[in-house]
Amino acid sequence: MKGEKGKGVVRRETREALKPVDDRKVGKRKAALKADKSSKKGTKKDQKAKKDPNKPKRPASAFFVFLEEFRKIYKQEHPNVKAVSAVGKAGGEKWKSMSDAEKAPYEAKAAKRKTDYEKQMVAYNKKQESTADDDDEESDRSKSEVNDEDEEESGEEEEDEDDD
DNA sequence: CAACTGATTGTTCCT
DNA sequence: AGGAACAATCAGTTG
Repeated sequence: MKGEKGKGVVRRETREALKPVDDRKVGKRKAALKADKSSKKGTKKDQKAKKDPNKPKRPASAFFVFLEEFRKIYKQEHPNVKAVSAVGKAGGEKWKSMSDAEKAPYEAKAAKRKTDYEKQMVAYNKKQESTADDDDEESDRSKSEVNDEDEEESGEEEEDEDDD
């Protein structure tokens, strides 16, 4: 009884499409892009429709960073609860309850992830440079040129939380 | 067996 | 400039 949605696959239609973004229920999308886990190649049936295994995933927002930690704690207090929605709701509620100061550390981490994501995108672009589907490989943000392979950020972990 | 679902908000991407 | 889609999670459920 739960999954009889049928409907389109997971397109934006699921998002209720039009309609103020007030009603949460973003709907459901995504999902059709795993293909790994159990068997690397597994059935290897989608060789043609292969997606971008190298495509970097979007950087987790401050909320997600907070959720990652929140989830861990939530499980400790609710080891029986296995509903992802439960943590989501609880986390969302708490998140709104937090002040900017509390979110600051999470935002900072999220910001770092974003920077990393940009780098990953560049590397990904280089890989895709061969696969120019569109007529013009010179897309828009493709111009973002970066040193080929020189600047190797050794480790820029700048976490300064001393006094407390 | 594998893909999809729920639920949260934020960020990123495309039009 | 705004809307649409996806980011983690995890077990359950459907095809």
